[in-house]
Amino acid sequence: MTHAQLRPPTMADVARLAGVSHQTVSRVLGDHPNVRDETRVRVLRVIEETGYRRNSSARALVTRRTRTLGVVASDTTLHGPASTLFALEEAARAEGYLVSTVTLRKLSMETLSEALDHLSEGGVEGVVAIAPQRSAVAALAELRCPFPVVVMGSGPGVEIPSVSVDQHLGARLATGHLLAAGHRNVWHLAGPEDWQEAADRAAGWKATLEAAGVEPPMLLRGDWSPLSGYRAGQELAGWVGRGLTAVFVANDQMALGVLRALREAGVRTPQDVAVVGFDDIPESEFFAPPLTTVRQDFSTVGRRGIEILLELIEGRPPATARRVAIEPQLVVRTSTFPHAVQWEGEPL
Amino acid sequence: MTHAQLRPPTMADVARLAGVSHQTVSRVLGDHPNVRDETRVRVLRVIEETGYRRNSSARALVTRRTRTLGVVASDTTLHGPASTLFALEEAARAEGYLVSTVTLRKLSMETLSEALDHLSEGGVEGVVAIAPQRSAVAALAELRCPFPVVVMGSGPGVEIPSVSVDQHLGARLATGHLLAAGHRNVWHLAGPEDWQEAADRAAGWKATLEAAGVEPPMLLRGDWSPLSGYRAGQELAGWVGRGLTAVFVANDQMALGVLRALREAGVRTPQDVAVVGFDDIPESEFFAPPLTTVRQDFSTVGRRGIEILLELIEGRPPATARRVAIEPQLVVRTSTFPHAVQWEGEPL
DNA sequence: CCGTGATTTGTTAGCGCTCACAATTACCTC
DNA sequence: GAGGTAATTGTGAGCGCTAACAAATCACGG
Repeated sequence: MTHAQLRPPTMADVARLAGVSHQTVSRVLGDHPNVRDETRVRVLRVIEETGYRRNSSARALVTRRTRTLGVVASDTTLHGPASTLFALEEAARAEGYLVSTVTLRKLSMETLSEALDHLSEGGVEGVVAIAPQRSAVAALAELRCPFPVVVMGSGPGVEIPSVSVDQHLGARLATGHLLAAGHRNVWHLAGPEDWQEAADRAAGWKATLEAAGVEPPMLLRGDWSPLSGYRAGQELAGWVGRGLTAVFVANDQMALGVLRALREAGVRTPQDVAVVGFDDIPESEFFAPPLTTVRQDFSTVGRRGIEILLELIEGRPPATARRVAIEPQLVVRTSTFPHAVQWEGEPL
Repeated sequence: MTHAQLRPPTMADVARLAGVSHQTVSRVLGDHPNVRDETRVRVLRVIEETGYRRNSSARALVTRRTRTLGVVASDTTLHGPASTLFALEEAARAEGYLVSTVTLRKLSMETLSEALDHLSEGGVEGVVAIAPQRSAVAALAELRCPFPVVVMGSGPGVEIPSVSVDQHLGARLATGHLLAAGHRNVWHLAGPEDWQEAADRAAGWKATLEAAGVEPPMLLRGDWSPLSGYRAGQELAGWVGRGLTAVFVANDQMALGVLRALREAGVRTPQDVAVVGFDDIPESEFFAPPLTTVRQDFSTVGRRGIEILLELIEGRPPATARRVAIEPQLVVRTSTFPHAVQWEGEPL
């Protein structure tokens, strides 16, 4: 815990103590091959003794590489963003990059611009934006940055490189699962209009129903929170007995609210109404009843995002497409399938 | 999206274009008072036109200030760490600092040391460690860093500055609440042994019972996960009718598992067994039944942490103690108090 | 219109490091 | 041991910026 207040040793100090030139020290540190073993050992010993550490600013100045990436995110306490962030950092660190994060309470042109400025001041070489709102992506596209930017979770239509889970597919899996289980129709509680993921999930739901020749019923909207799910659930409860037997909820938190509302209204899940969520948060398996949901592989999303960003930064040729969609996976539990005790995998 | 591949403009470029010396540009950027308005405007226009940005490395090199803080954390997908991280970053940004994060899968002497190295390479001026495990704090105390370190969530006994929520108090609130509701005894499902928070909560629980002249029953242990709560819940269900009427669970996720296990065993909550959790995650309010729990103010924890770290970095005199405990708050819901909303059954 | 002090601007010298190149040394072969 | 090559080490410059100081400019009373 001691941290010397006096100026830390420089490379020149180490060089003097080891009886070599500063360049030799630099070579040792840089794993340069042409250094005599004896010299290397001597230098390393002095480094060890003095606790010397290269000055990152000086290094960055001359190499023009800070080896730092930026991440802009919001709602980092939610499972999706938090998981993505984690994967992002881990992948970046594996490549020797440091990750600096800016977490916004709300994404707007202004806050985004400030965030990018802040990161830019910090010398990041590139930025990953966890920007699920369409408006945020649009803003991002307008902003001019001196570094490459990759978006996580954007939809089509923007020319920024992006990585996301195939929400449309996820919604088809969920809706298809309910239809296959014999439900004549499936209702949908969607996320906020501005969210690309919400739009994609709603579109996937609609497409599946239409492909099955079913007229999609009224679409409800929430804001991802359990409370909004609870409110929507109360409304849904009113439709039980009038054709409502299955609901696809756009995320697990809202599904939790729906479950509570249905329970309070005396509606049994899954006997009266089957419910599917989206995300597979760690809690879902223990909901009442355990929730059938769609699992997203955030870790792959994060890794691919860093991969693309580094290609952009280092000017490497793209190994794969600059617009990647990861496949989600249906997890069947009791909320749609009473006989599923705790079992994951195969759709019915 | 454009990011020039050619070398970005330097201060000298701007100076030339504005017909002044680079130092004048520096003064404009540094808000130095002694610059003629006319000159300032001219310089600013050129900056605007060229899109010039100061080189952070060069600045850091000469000022010896990177204005970057590091955070080491693990389990960032959990509510507590995620919230703390968020608060930390927000507070740091308000002070003009950038935050670089390293997220560890597991905290050990080795991984911690690597993390600090990585941050050090990145030039951080100080580090906040979200290290709830005692072993991690111990390791941290051993590691020598060239910068100050503040720990979030450590307990007593270590000489590193720390900020945490008063877990002991939280546990007393929870346990006391159950006793006050008429329960003769309270069982406890604790967190992992190595976690300071788990130890503090268990100690608070024990102290409250002993103060009430009650012999604390067997203590169960989980790993914070809903699954471990579920398993413990199955065991607890076996004690119903043999004196078990109330359980204090060390976090909400495990409480969720307990609730499910009790439900599956035909035990009603709260009529047969009352349950209290800890954390107040956003989902708790919608559990079946809504969970009484203890809310922690992570945002304050984060702000105070940054405050202390900056005092240490900037050599300011401490405005407050270097060992801060924030007060938690009891949130009463249906899982202990049937009349809270619409839960029928006789009162305890 | 000069002197005085305040304001505004320019000049110089590093910060600590890596790169390019020069200089030195070691190692062969004949 | 000379000559050549390869391995090892040293030297100088400069990355882009700020701090300290020097120089120039201005305002204005006498």
